[in-house]
Amino acid sequence: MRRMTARPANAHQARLLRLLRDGGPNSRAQLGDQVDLSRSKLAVEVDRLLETELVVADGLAASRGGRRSHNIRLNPHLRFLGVDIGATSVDVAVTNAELEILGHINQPMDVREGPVAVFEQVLSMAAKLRASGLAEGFDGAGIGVPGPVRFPEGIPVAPPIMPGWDGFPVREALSQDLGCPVMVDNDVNLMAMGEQHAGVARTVHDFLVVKIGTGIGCGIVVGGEVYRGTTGSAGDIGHIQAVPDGRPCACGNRGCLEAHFSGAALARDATEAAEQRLSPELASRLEANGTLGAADVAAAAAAGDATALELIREGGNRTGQVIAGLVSFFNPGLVVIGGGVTGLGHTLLAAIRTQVYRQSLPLATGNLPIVLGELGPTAGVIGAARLISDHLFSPA
Amino acid sequence: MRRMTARPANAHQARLLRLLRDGGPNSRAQLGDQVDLSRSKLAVEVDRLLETELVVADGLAASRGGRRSHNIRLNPHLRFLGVDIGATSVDVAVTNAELEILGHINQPMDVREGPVAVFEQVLSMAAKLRASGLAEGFDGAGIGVPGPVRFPEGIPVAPPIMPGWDGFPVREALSQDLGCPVMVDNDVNLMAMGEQHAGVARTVHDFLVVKIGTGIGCGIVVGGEVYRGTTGSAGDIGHIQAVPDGRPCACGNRGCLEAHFSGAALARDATEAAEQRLSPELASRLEANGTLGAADVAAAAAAGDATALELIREGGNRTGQVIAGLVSFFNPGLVVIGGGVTGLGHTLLAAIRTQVYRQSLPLATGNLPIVLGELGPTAGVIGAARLISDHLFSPA
DNA sequence: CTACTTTTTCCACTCACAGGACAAAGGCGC
DNA sequence: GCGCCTTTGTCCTGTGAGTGGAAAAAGTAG
Repeated sequence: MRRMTARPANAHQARLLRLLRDGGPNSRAQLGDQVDLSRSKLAVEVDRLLETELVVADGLAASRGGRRSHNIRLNPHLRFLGVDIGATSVDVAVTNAELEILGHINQPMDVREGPVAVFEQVLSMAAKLRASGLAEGFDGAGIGVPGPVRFPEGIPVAPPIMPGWDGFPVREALSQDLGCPVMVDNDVNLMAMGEQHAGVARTVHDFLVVKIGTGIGCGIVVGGEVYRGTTGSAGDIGHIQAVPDGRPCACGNRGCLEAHFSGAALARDATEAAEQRLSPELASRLEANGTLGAADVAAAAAAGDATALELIREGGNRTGQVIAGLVSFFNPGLVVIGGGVTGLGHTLLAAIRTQVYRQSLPLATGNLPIVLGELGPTAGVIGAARLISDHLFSPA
Repeated sequence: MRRMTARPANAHQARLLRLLRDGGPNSRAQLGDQVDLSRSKLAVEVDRLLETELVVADGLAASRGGRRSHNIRLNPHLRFLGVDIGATSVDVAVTNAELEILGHINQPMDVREGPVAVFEQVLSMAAKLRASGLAEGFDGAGIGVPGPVRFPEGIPVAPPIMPGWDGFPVREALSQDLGCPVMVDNDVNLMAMGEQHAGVARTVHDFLVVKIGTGIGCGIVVGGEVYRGTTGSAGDIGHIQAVPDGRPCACGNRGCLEAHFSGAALARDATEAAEQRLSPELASRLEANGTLGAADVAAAAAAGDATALELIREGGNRTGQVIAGLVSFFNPGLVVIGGGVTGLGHTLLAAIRTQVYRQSLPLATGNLPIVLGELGPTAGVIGAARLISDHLFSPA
């Protein structure tokens, strides 16, 4: 179970590895078309990569009319682990070097139990995936946590919803436990990287990803790179004031967006509406399950329940108002909406769009798509795999 | 009056030119300490730069104990023109290659008269500076305009306060008239570059510059580079909603920040207060001048006028609220306040700070200075010179 | 089988660059 | 003033990256 520890020796090799990751198997000639290197130089670098076993030869490429060429591909035995820790559940997935998901487990969990308990669970999930024959070991792992991270060290800093994680050396600890390189980032940033790699944001360089889950966060991509801010807390839009003198928020202020719309706020509002008998649909669901969540509201709305629709619409308006401000400020080329509440679907999206298109200036909104994420719950783990592969596929 | 048309031939030369621009004259040895090149290579590149006359030898350097060395400096005959077009006035300045201002003229002007009239005035101002012996000609010019710009082409796009400029080929036209390379950018971006080059933001990589003049705009610097957004309208924060259902704004919406606080809004509020006899101080000033501006409010506030102070405080609160949102989102390392209202000074700053520190989370505000710009009205022209020098001091 | 492509390998040549040797020019202690 | 040390500037050669042409290898189309 020895793993590949080799790293690209120079920028050319790193470039080639990324091309193979993003474009799949390629012949030497096809690679040559993309990298602006002489054939000889390219051949040398490919040979060196073959020596390190980071890439392997893999059959014949499709003929383009002349001599048939051999394909080069990333070593099919390479395995990355993607971990996406949410507030109430955790996703663990195994990918190959092309970041295709080979296996994916989701389990409920509570971050507030602290890093030790959570990582115990994560490690057992990883072991389960390994046991099922998907991987003999991992060449790298990306971890997403629901809070700000000091990125270079991979350490959460002052995370509001996960006390007990503050200062815990996630990167180092997991690197020990897994025996492979580890990178840690905010879950929203990973979602952005996921949508950038395999989702709706493949061709855009500057975009925002708004994740509405238990809380609300925003991933910022500038020039194709995730922007994390000075202290790693960029994108923390949940506590932007959406309603002057609005509801009290856990952060101590009033009217925070997150207090008015988020998975948690929505669940509370729905329960309240059900208890007050404003919505028969929600009331019956509350009775059936004992608790209500975003999914229940989505179902009620789909059934035409007026109260549920109104909740979604109002939340969408609030969110849209905040996003409108961000659009004016940031002038992105795309806004992606994702997270647990994606199930609310078009009603939510329509409300957000209405606000943004109404409030921001035409120059910024003129050609601005606002869309739902394409990858759903896999965005995070794909982003995590992408994170560690970016790290490993860069010059040592 | 032949000008230097040479450009650095490679990245090393560009690097050296920028070092000399930012650090002033240096000996070969001192340059060597900063660039990580072998002495031989460095000597070759310096010699080539000397050949092109972009740099010149300039006397002996201070002794560091051994053989005394000759200083190298940027050609002292190089001249850049910095032009900062505001809504109601225009600044034109001449700098040397080290971006030191050699001469500076400010004149009132109205952008709404259109590009042809404005540039006529700008050209005559430039001619005046040249006639005074400060320059024989210009090696490059940077132009700032108060609206969004399609940066690569140097063309204003859909600028709200300067109709008639939409699509006018500023860069090309001025390049013809001046006979030198020209770059065009938003005035706020130039202010940010100015403060970055010679002001408070010298050591920060990610920061915001909020310019409160006739309107309100924001310069965004990410990783030391100005961020302009997908369509060049990034930083357009004047039309973010600050007051739900607030005052009507020229843009068609209600409650825009700019409608509630800006040079124009402040002048209107002050005039109103004076006419309603709420403030004797402002009333007497109105009577004396026939009109009121930010400077009058500043003076009244300095004299202890309660109404003026209240206007400033309320404007600062509104601005601070919007900035608080931007700080949560962007997590900058510094916020600079500048523009015409800087004269309102500490009262304004205190109001803004209060709001930001109250509303944004500690992780983002913990070590976040919010300060006034250091350069005042010269920030724009220095930024303009910096813009064109960055362009010229990059590999051809 | 022939003519033409495309792919791959081989090889000679260029060029950027590093770094050592050495010369030039100064400071400093004696 | 004199030797010794330090710093600066110049020269020169070796090395390794990279280019591009030629030719070989392995196909396809007619």
